[in-house]
Amino acid sequence: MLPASNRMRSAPQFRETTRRGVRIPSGAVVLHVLATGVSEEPRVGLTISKSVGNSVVRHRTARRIRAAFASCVNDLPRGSLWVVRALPGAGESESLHNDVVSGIARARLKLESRP
RNA sequence: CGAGUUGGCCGGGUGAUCGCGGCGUGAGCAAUCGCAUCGAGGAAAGUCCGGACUCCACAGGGCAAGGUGGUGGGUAACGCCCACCCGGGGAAACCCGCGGGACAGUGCCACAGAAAACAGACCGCCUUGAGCAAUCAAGGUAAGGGUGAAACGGCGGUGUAAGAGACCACCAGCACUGCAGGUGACUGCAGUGGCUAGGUAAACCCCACUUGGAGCAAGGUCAAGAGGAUCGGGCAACCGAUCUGCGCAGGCGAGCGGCCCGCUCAAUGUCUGCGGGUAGACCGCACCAGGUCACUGGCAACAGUGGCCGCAGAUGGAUGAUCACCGAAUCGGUCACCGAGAGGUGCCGAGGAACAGAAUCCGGCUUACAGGCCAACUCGUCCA
RNA sequence: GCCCCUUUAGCUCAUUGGUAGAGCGCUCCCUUGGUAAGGGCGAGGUACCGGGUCCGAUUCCCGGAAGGGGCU
Repeated sequence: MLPASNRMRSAPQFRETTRRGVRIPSGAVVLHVLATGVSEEPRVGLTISKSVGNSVVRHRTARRIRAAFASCVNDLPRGSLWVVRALPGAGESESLHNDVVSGIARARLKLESRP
């Protein structure tokens, strides 16, 4: 799981990231990334609407996405803000882990090419 | 063995690696790190009842409004639970019932039918009168007919012009009285009375009991700063609206969420209008109507005594991810055994677990739920 | 988390316990050389679902489902 220091907690950060960040669709999820340039821990937030499923499905989806991020948390650039939006069907997706990891890799390429 | 009824329990398991949240403890100025330990449910769900707790000054009286509704008990309380009564269903175990009052009053009962709630009379039956006759008029009657969910007791006889509880026997049912049983709802028996009373209160209503309002986003403490929060629009800067707080101006009443009484407060109050647009932390918060075992009382719900146990506490919201092994349902088979067959059992292969995730906490109710286990009881068949 | 509201024809909504209606839309016909407008005929309903009360329920009572709203 993600340590507490890597979790996004405030509504302004969510709004900034989803509105001004780069959007990368990847399978069952959509990633929003925003590079702030500040020398802080990267932060990750989740958006999982009711269309994904009931409470059990939504929580299981959130845990799997967080576990996928935790596996490569050291590869995230410092100061970056990430918001993951789960699409309907993500709860039953077999490739959720790979969707997240490959999305992170493509997002890093995009950030480096357009600083 | 088969069919069924009721109650209770479980509802994936084991291991490895990597993680997350709380509490405790040790180190560190601190960030943080180490160790130890705990970490979802029977419904955590729906939010339908009841309480605890907090605020509304106190939580007062009357009216209004709402709720409950057989009896007795259990409980902190309940619309819940237990036992019994009554009514209905079932062959039985057993199940279902908002189950007070229609002799306080008011309303309603469509269509059909003569008539739908004082009893009356369409067809009919009978008597008298008129007429050649068909029939008509006056009167008696309510057995028979048809309508309807429901038609003013049922059946048989006496009686009569025809009939009628007009009278009689039996039966059903009502009211009253007495006796017996029961704490009681009520039940049983005997007698008397009048021959008979429609339904609806989940229509108004009456009776008995009962309910003050809001809800942990309740509410409290602290810090910061003159702001803050939410919603809508915009790529964005930002713009607009509402609420709270602050500032200014004006009014004099305001509160006890319906009204009246009564009570309380009132210029540091309260209401209205205008103005310009800065927010987090902590407490509440997890040890109690607690769980479990034994004994005692009780038909039971439950209560009492004693021993043992400590059992989630997040806040963009922890309780997980990956891998390996085992694995229920289900599906398949040129397989084996049993069987007349339908099928059953075994073996092999595939497959890979229902409904569902705490958010102030308890007691219930209701709803969802693949599959499995246990116990008691009823009926049927066979054997001893 | 807490507190409320709604559900009737394809859509928007009516309807004292007694055969469910209106407007728009739809089908067919008339009118026109043709279309629109206009006129006429008609179809279309598990009254969200399941129980109960009643002779009878869209309506009254109980339970559920779906959709929507509010709070600081």
